[in-house]
Formats: sequence, C-alpha cells, structure tokens
Amino acid sequence: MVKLTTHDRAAALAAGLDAFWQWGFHGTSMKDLERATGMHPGSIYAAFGSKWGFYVAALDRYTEDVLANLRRHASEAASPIEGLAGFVEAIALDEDHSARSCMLVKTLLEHGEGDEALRRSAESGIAAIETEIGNNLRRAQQKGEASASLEVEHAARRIQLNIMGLRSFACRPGANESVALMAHDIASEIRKLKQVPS
Amino acid sequence: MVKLTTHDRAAALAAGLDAFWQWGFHGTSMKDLERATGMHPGSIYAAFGSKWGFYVAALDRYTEDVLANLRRHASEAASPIEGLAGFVEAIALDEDHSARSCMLVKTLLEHGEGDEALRRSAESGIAAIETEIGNNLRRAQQKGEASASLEVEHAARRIQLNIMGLRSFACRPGANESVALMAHDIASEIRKLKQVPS
DNA sequence: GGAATGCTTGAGTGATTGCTCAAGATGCAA
DNA sequence: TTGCATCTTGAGCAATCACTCAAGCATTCC
Repeated sequence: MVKLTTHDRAAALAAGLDAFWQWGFHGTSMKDLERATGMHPGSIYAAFGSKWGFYVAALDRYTEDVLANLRRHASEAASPIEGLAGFVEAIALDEDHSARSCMLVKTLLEHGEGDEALRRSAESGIAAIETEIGNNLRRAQQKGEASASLEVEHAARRIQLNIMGLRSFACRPGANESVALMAHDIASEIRKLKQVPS
Repeated sequence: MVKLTTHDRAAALAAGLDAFWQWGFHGTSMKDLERATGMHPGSIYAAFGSKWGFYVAALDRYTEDVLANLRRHASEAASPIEGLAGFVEAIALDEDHSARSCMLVKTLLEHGEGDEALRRSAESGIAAIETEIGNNLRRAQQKGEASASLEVEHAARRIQLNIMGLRSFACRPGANESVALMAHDIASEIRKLKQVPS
C-alpha cells in the first residue's frame, strides 16, 4: 500500500466520502470514485487496498469530522450543555449537508445484516460520539450546570438517538422547515438538563 | 404484467420484502430474489415489471403492515395515547425485526440523492404513518385524554422522529438492552401528553 | 383427440462490476 | 547520459449484473 502525500490522501478521502455519502457503498461504483477523486483505479487500489478499504477509511474520516465539530461547539459555547444544544441546532443550518443522514447510521442500515466488520466499524464511531456527548454532560455536572444525579450514559444515548432521528428525518424530501423546528425541540430538551438553581 | 393469485403475490412480496429489508436495493441481486421467492426470473418480471417495481411493491406492503400494526395497537389499547405508547414499546419486543431499521428510512437513506421516484414513494409512506399518529392524537383530544391545545402535527412529527431514531439505534450491534430502555423512555414521553386531570 | 392459448422456464444477452498488471513515464544518483 | 527504482496509467480481466425470449409445458376449449 502506497503512501500518498498527506494532502493528496486527505483530498481523496474527502472526495470519496462525499461520493459514498451520496450513493452508499453498493450504489457507488469504482468508476464513480475515479470521477470523484480524479484518481486512476490503480492509484486508488495502491492507496486504499480495495473499494471496501476506501469506504472504511472514508467512514473513519467522517467520524473524526463529527467529533471535531462536536468539540468545536463545546469549546466555543457558553457552557457544556449550550455546546450540545448548539451542535444539534447547527445540523439544521448546515446547508451543504442538512439533507444528508448520519453517515454512520447510513452504513449501519445499508449493511444491517451482512458485513460484520463494517458494522463494527460504524458502531465504534457511534460509540465514540456517544462518549464525547457523555464527556460534555459530565463537564456540565462538574460545573454544576447539570444535576449530579443525571444518568450520564443514559442521557447521552438518548441525545444521540434524537440526533440519529433528526438526521434521518432531514432526508425526507422538502423537510427543511420542519427539520429546523425539530432541531429546536431537541435542543430545548437538552437545555432542560440544566439544573434549576436552588 | 401477469396477475398472480392473491396468495402467490402476497407470499412473493413478503419474501421479497424480507430480502430487500436485509440487504437493501443495491445489495439484493435478482439471484437473491429468485432464491428468496422461489420464483424464476421470468416470473418475477412478469409479476412486477422490474427489480425496481418489485422494490416499490414491497415497500408499499411494508407501509401497509406498519399502518395495520399501528391501528391494531390503537384499537386494543385502553386509550389512544396508550395505543401509541404501546406501539413504541412493542418495537423493542419484536424479536424478528427488533434489530432492523424502518424500511422507509432505509430507502430514504440508500437513495438519498438519486432515485427521486423512490424517495417520493418512501416519503408518502412516512407521511401516511405520521397522519395515522396524528389521528390518534386527535382522538385523544376528543376524549379529553390530551390537551386541546396540543399541536397535533408537530407532536406527531416529533413522535415519528423518535421512532426513526429508535429503529436506527436498534441496528447497533448488541444494542438490545438499551433499545428496550430507550423505547420505554420514548413511551413515557408520549404518556406525558396526557392531560393532567384538572 | 387436437388445436389454441397462455404460463413457466432458465440458458443466454450485453452491460457493468471490482480489480489487475504489464508497459510507459518519471525521478534520482552517478 | 545512463541505469536503476519507483510511480502512474488505463486497457482489459473474469465475474456478476439486470433482464429477455424462444421453447416447453399445462390447461381449456370444441
């Protein structure tokens, strides 16, 4: 397996991710990937081993992007819970990708029964995001923003379920207006985790 | 297009739906469908026109199944809101399909960009289910179970988003225990729509 | 029984799939 | 410039794809 320059590899991954994100694994052909990346088949195989390997690498990149995005919201917001709420609200505002589902859920659904390794790969990404959400909630507890009795894991899972639903909901044709409403709803529910000052 | 006997057609649709539900549209080959239905390619094409037509017919059948299931819960439950809550709780208990996503969401995600006709087909199924959920909420209002000020469409959409999320969540490998917890959470939220008797 | 009709069958169609690898281009050291 | 090593290229591979259709079969009429 040949090592591309960091820049080339990143560009290829971004282009490949975009293609897989639009059309899925089975719906994206090598010809599509050649067009999307501008690479020749031999180069793709030299860099990623197989179409499957390319998909897994793109999926990992997606997870990192989501995590980076989540951390950015957390660091820029006024508080941990505001960071989570803002992250959810931003989903409806992202014009490029607001009509796209979560790539991890897409992977899980496409390979629901079948490709065990790919499912595990998607699951580990989902788990990482869930952990990051949980970290934010724990930070909220430490700062006294959220109740110490909050069951962090359970709440994090509930938030992620909402995000999964929201992103799937957003794929409905012509759902834009209501996606914003739903995102706002979910953000409000997250804000309800704020402890009422006693 | 040849008309199979009602029984044959229903059996073929059930088998085809099962295959498409497992492996998706692109992931299911005609060979798979032949194996699943026990039909020969010529017969499949005579009955459904194309692989695509078979998929659409199976998807319609899925929607009808879900609607029938929802109505059954509504009619057997003690009240409209209990019917909805029970419908959600049953998702986690259905051992055959608890680890499967909603087929309509699966369709929407697989064909996110691309097959416009298929997306519309999925969207109309989703809309039908949303309407049915709304009907239940209105019935709850008429009986005084839910507040007259409840925004029915909005609440129905929120419930459906939760169901979409729940079913996607359920595809996570080894999620069984937490799916039951999440289902219970969502059912509790639905029960909160019950008007506090004043 | 025999002719007509319509259903069933599955080998075979051209197109497309994921993937390979020999040949050509390129970079570098002497 | 020459020789060697590495990278790039894309025509072409076998396998599989969705799909067809002529031949065989069963049924129904007179």
